[in-house]
Amino acid sequence: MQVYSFVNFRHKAVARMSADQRKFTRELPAQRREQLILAVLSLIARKGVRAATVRDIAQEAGVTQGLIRHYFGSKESLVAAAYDYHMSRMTDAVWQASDKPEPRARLAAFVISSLSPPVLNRDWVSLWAALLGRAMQDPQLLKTHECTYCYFRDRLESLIADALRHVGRPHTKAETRRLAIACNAVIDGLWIEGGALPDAFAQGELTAIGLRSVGALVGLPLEDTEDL
Amino acid sequence: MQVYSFVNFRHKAVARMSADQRKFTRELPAQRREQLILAVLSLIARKGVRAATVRDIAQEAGVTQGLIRHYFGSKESLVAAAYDYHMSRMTDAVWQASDKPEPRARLAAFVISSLSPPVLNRDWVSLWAALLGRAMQDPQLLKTHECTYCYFRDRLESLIADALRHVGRPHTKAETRRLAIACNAVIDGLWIEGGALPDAFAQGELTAIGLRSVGALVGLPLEDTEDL
DNA sequence: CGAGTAATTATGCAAGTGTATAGTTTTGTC
DNA sequence: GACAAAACTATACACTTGCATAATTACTCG
Repeated sequence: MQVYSFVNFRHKAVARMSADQRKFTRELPAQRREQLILAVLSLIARKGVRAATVRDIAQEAGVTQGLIRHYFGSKESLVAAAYDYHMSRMTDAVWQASDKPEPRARLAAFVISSLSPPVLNRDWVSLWAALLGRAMQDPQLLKTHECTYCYFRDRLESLIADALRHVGRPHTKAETRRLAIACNAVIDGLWIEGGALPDAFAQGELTAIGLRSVGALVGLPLEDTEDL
Repeated sequence: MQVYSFVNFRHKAVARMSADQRKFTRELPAQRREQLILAVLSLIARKGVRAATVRDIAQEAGVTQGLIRHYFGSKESLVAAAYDYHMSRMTDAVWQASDKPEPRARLAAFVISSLSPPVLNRDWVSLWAALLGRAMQDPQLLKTHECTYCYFRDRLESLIADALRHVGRPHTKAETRRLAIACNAVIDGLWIEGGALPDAFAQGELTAIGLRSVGALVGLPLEDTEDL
């Protein structure tokens, strides 16, 4: 998409090369939507929800404020779309890292990627907190939060069940559920403080604590899975 | 203080009983400050930071908006004071529960009170999230967050060290620090989801998971400390 | 090339924002 | 019971907010 549009633009630009005084350029709807979403996310992360006004969002995206209404109907709707977008890219960033074959190594990779950049990042934690604060008063946003939480936890539960099965440890559904809730909680807690207070932890400290903690909770050591 | 003011009011009221058309009553500065703080906390918890305007805060507190400036100088300063107030009452609510003599029971009581009302409460989680979102852009608020976090973690570290010492388990300072970070994280994570998604967990499930998790992390069972 | 269509801009508006300032009322004290 | 000080109210102001509407502009297709 991006490539197509670029070629398109170049074509037109060359055609009018001598005196191109166009006041704006058209973009594909999907691109404009993403530009606006990225703009509002960047603003909220850096300056808070309060700074994300329609005018500043438009300026950040390089357009005028009318486009927000044109593409999203309202600012509220744009923020909701941005919340979805952010949560999706967070889950994607975590899960693309856990493609290892060995179950224990997959679980360890999940913990590490959750507690390393880009997932562990001041801006992303800032975004998460600001949008959760809003979600507590907005059913639509809370639904996004709930879906993300459940998605995370369910996949984590699968990872845990795989790891237990791989070492021949019997386990019930209720047990893996409890373990998934606990492991998700400890990872979340470490992630939040690591993002909010980056100077409070040494380099690699959070991933080490995360590995050790999840290992202790599940009952499987995870520190030795680097090369699996 | 409250009693004194009440008597005071009654006294005056009786003196002018026949035709008391006073347009307002004076309060002790400390009381008015607390009224305004409670008003802004209630508004933010129920309707979000956006709804906490000077006019609505004043109405919630039963005064006019000029008093916010009179007592706090600015709305921003009031919010900062309210953040301190909220964090203090949270820590107080947690720590007043851990007065048991036996170290393991103290640790267990800490976990339970952190994951039960009034600490585990939708409004308090909502408040926490909304104010953390603001704190990520406000150094003063972030300082409050940091102090609260460190206070919590340090006292938790003491609890853990006491429990380990009590059972004769040797431990280093670095070890108890890691354990405190991890235990604090799992409690925070459970607390957040328990407050944000109260219907996602069964009655007593979070405290059970919390006890089991902290026990597994520290290496000491905590489920059997009810009657210690 | 020329017209239609939709993307984009430009502009206006009514409501709400925090703060400043001046005026009013309460209350303790002599 | 008057007086001063401070608590409290009332009001105005400059500014920002989100949204709507109309006027442009760019691009597509014949």
